[in-house]
Amino acid sequence: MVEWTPEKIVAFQETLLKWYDNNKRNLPWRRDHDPYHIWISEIMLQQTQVQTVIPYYERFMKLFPTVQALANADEAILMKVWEGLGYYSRARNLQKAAQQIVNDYNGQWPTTVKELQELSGIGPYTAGAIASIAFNKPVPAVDGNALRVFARLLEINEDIAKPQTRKLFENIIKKLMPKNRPGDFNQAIMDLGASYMSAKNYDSENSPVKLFNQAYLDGVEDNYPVKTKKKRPIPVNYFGLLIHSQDDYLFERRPNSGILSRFWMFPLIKGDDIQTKKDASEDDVLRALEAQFLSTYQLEIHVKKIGGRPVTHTFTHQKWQITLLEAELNNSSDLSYFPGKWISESDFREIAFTKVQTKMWERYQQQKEQ
DNA sequence: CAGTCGTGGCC
DNA sequence: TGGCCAAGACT
Repeated sequence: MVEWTPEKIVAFQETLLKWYDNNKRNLPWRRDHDPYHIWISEIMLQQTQVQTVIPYYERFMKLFPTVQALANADEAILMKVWEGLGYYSRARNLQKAAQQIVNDYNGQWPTTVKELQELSGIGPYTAGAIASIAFNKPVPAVDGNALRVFARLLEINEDIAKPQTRKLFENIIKKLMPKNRPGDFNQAIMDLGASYMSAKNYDSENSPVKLFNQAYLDGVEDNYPVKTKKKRPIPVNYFGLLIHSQDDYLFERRPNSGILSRFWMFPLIKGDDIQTKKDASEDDVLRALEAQFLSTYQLEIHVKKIGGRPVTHTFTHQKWQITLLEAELNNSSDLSYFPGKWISESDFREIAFTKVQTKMWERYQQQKEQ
């Protein structure tokens, strides 16, 4: 990597901030420096693009305009507002942190990185972002943009996918930051990373800091940042059960931890959990599913297959393939062993659906029409 | 540390 | 289609 002289550091700061002053994006959370506004936007923006976040942010602020409103929010309503944004533990941690601020800090925001990071869902990056943008503290906010931008500017060869690398970048960025405008500096780096220095289709030729971009000057930009590849999603097979009685459908409450935790969804049974002999017929599989449901939940169901190809949905680490099945439940069934309840079709829009749940419902509707 | 945790967009 | 990416944090 390259080292910069004090003069070059000052020149970089002036060039970057001048560009930012004239070209910064007009975003809803940039109307003021209210820590509540900065915080909500930073959490929503984790692993999520700006254009996706904007409408969610506006709706969120109308419903929960203050940290007190968020602390007192109903979880189901909170999840409905967050519906479709993904990484739902972000929303639950958001409320926990709001309660921490109200209860532990009497509604007054802590201002240090150390204190901020003790709040649920606030890690090194978000603590740095809030401290610098809302409280003008001279601390770095090292996100994916900062890692990519400085890896290129300085030809840093460390793997940005490794957690340890963040500390190295923090120390480097501390020396490059202006003490008087840390929040603007951090945000300028993000705007740069979202435009001229994006991951793909970057345009260094026209970048305001192209003369500071060593990788560009050396013609080796394609080599930066150094980043190891992610593993590909593992296939997982499920049977999805649409158990209904007129307009009521049986929903299962997912466990309190793990993927899509606490959501109401059509019952899913892992394909691996259904044991059948090698040359089992389709009917054998359906009977095995019924036996499984009876032994697990004491529920007597009758299952029939729905035509059409399975519903597929890919997460970061899993690729689900769901075979949809329609089922009826014995009228006199006792649900006390089943972690779920009946939900009327007319109430579906009241509760938060995950994407894969929506896919299952839409596919079922399509099949019924045929 | 390495794995986990969603969704939408792009090529 | 599949792989990668997008203002990370938690276990």
